Amino acid sequence: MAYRKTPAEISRLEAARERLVACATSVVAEVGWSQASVTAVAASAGIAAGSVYQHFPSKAALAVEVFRRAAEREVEVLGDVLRGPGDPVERLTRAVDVFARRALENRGLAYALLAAPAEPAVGAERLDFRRRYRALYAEVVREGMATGQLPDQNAEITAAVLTGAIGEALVDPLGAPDENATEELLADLTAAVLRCAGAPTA
Amino acid sequence: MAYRKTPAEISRLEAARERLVACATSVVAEVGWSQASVTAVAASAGIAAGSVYQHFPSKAALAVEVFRRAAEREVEVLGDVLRGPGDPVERLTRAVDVFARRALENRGLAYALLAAPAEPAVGAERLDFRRRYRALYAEVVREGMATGQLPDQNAEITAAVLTGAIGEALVDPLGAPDENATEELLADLTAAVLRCAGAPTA
DNA sequence: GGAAACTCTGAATCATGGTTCACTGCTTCC
DNA sequence: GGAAGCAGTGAACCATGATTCAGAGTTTCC
Repeated sequence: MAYRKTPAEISRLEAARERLVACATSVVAEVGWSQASVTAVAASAGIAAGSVYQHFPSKAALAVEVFRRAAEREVEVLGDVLRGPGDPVERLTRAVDVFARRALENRGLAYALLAAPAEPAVGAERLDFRRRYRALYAEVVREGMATGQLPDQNAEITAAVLTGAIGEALVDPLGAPDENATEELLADLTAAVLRCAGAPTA
Repeated sequence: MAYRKTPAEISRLEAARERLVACATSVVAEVGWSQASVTAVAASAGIAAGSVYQHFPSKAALAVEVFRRAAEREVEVLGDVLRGPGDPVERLTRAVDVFARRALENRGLAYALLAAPAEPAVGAERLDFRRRYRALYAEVVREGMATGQLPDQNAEITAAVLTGAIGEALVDPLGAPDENATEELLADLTAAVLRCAGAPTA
């Protein structure tokens, strides 16, 4: 035993890995999955292409990691809001607002997570990600039915509908940045979502 | 002038092209865009790979043609229903039913049109396709508002929401074929869509 | 029948971009 | 200090799959 990684060395390597993930995320947000080559990502992180393979076994593994990190954040934020204080309808309202604002503030990343063409491995992650969204929405819809605030309905279907609805309504704005229309978009989208869940119109 | 295409020859070539498009559509429906190589498509049509290039300048052009043909059919069917007889809410109800049934009857193709990973050229077509859906839905929503059947709302947003909602609600069922749940799915999806547009619950 | 012009073929070619690897230089530990 | 082992490099390698093209087979028209 003539070599053992010292703690400093370990954390240096971890930092390099983190930096790589962060840079890859930026590249993906800027140019999309299809343009995010290993070479481009490595260049953005200031390392050689070959060095990527010391942190990840393949490009696909890196892509999946990038997707998971970003998606996880969104699921957590949404979960916090949907399970936070307030009655179910209030929480749903706030969730749409928070989700849409986050997406519009980081359009490139939002587009990459929601809709951008991606390799199959990332596509599979995306399906899982959307399933988790649906589960969160379904939960709050069920609560709403339990409290009598929402009418009887198939919570799973409503959840899928909400997930698709919010995504689709955002994809176009994500591509065509029209800053000043944001508030109106949010108001109208929230209204549509509430109608969809059967919440009494405010 | 020693050679001029005879009518029979012309129609033979057209037929070959049609056959190629049809076979390519089948292949895409079965294995998705990413697996539909020129070789595979040509084999399915019973011709050599090189012959594809007598009908299309590139693989992308063929893919776009396949997408357009299939998408066009769906837009037409939807347009017929949404602009057909009945009041706006009746038409919207029927449209969801028809669209979803068609998708569930040809799951592979529906998935390819709605969600399957595809090359950029096809992705661009998909955006256009969805825009046309939104326009159709927006029209019927506006009519509903005009007749007083639907409450005041942003028709464009509702249309986007409906497009995304229906797509998302179908993607999962398209992957996991559970035949006997179809009718329940349709009923619940229709209910959610009508709530979303603000139609009085039946 | 036969020259001209076209279609069809499929193996060779090419482009792209992920992956490997021999080498350089740094870190560890006796 | 120096041997052993690891991280970093980037040019070479390789796999995939679209595209080309020279030749073979058809069709047209005189």
